[in-house]
Amino acid sequence: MSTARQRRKETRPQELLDAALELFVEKGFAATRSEEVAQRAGVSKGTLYLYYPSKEELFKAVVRHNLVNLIAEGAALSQSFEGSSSDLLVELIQVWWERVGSTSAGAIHKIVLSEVRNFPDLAQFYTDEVIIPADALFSGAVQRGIDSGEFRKLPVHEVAHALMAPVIFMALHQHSFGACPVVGADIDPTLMLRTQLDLVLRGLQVRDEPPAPAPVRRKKSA
Amino acid sequence: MSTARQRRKETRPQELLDAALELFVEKGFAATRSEEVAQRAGVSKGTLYLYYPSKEELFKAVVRHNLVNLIAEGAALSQSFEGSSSDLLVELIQVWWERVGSTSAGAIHKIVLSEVRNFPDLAQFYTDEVIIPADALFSGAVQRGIDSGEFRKLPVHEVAHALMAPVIFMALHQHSFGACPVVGADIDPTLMLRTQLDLVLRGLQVRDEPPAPAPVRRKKSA
DNA sequence: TACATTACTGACCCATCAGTCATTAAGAGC
DNA sequence: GCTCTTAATGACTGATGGGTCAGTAATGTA
Repeated sequence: MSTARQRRKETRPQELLDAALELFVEKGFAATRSEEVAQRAGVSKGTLYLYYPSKEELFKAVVRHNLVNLIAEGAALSQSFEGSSSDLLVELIQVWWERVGSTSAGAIHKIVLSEVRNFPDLAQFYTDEVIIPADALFSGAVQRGIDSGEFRKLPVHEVAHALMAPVIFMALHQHSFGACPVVGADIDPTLMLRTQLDLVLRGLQVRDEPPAPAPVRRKKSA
Repeated sequence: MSTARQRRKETRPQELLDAALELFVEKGFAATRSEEVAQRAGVSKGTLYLYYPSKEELFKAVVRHNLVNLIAEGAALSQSFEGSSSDLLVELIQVWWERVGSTSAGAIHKIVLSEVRNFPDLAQFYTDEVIIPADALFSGAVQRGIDSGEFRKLPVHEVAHALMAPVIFMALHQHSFGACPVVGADIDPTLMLRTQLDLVLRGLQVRDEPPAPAPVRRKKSA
């Protein structure tokens, strides 16, 4: 059963995080057995507890490693962006979908939603490290459009949520029903994204302005 | 501890369903102990298993009892509605929020999302009994607006999702983070609903038409 | 009051799993 | 090779919780 024992102190944490993410995504936090995480990472359960003091800390490490950096990246993109605010929002949503929503990182939000009530520490941790920064990122982009006169004056946080909700919602579905062999009610992510951006961006435009630009395609210039 | 034993065959199922819903909402399906459900309903664990053969069947019964009827009600409303399609959508969304989203029934969707991957039977059951009928209800209303020339020609299912997603998303949040004493990132449901409907309905309007009507307030006539 | 029916009970059984720790052996230094 | 440090192991413990069933008592009937 066991191949020769190996000592690889440097690479273990990363391998354990990868295995943990996979399993948390497949089965949720509570339903994932720590021994299984260890097994998938090619070590024994004892070794797992050598690197992470508890299952909960392991999960927090997974969140840090997979989401926190990405949000910082988005903030950088937003700062240096030079096109219209519509284009910025399209860009942000699309990148978010490619890098998070459609990957296993996108399932983290689902896991947190599912488990916060049983692990209350998680709530504050995730709010501070993920929700608030992500909200600031999108709200900032909406505010930019309002300041420039491109968008109507609407409550920025609520607009930001209206933009993010369908994308997150889609990610939630992909990682739950999408993983089951079920008949009916599929979602086509590409069509959904395009329709959603079309609707909301048009709804955001100031009425007098000429028609909204074609959404979805990404461009370099304004 | 125990008050006098009582024989109440008729009322037990309902009492058990109520207790089960409460607890599933508070703790999720897997984390809820069947003994606790029994206790809250004022019976012993044995009695619970007398009425429902397993925890999973108990959950299905909760879903049937709390969601399936409501959707049928929405369908009836939709059939008999006489106003504009914008008003119909506003009405549907608002009723959904009042009767489902903001109540414990709204947490059922969260529970299902969280647990389908561990209880695969649930996926087909919930898809057939809830998702498909609900989707038909909203898509139908959108189609109605397109047919009458009130809305632009857009993919109906995707528009329906764009409408429902933020509301469901809000319900998910209320029942997870909303229940935790966390600092920051609150959502104001009323403002969120109003903004969301404003945005999407305006995005739906045919361009040549005069400005969209004021959303949120409910009226009887067209 | 005696008996029959059955709703109800809760101690029990057994599988599961987070976290521990005494033991083992890989690899570094000599 | 030999020894020392420490990464890695996995059998074990204690707690938990779904589901069972032999027994109890509430109610109906005569």
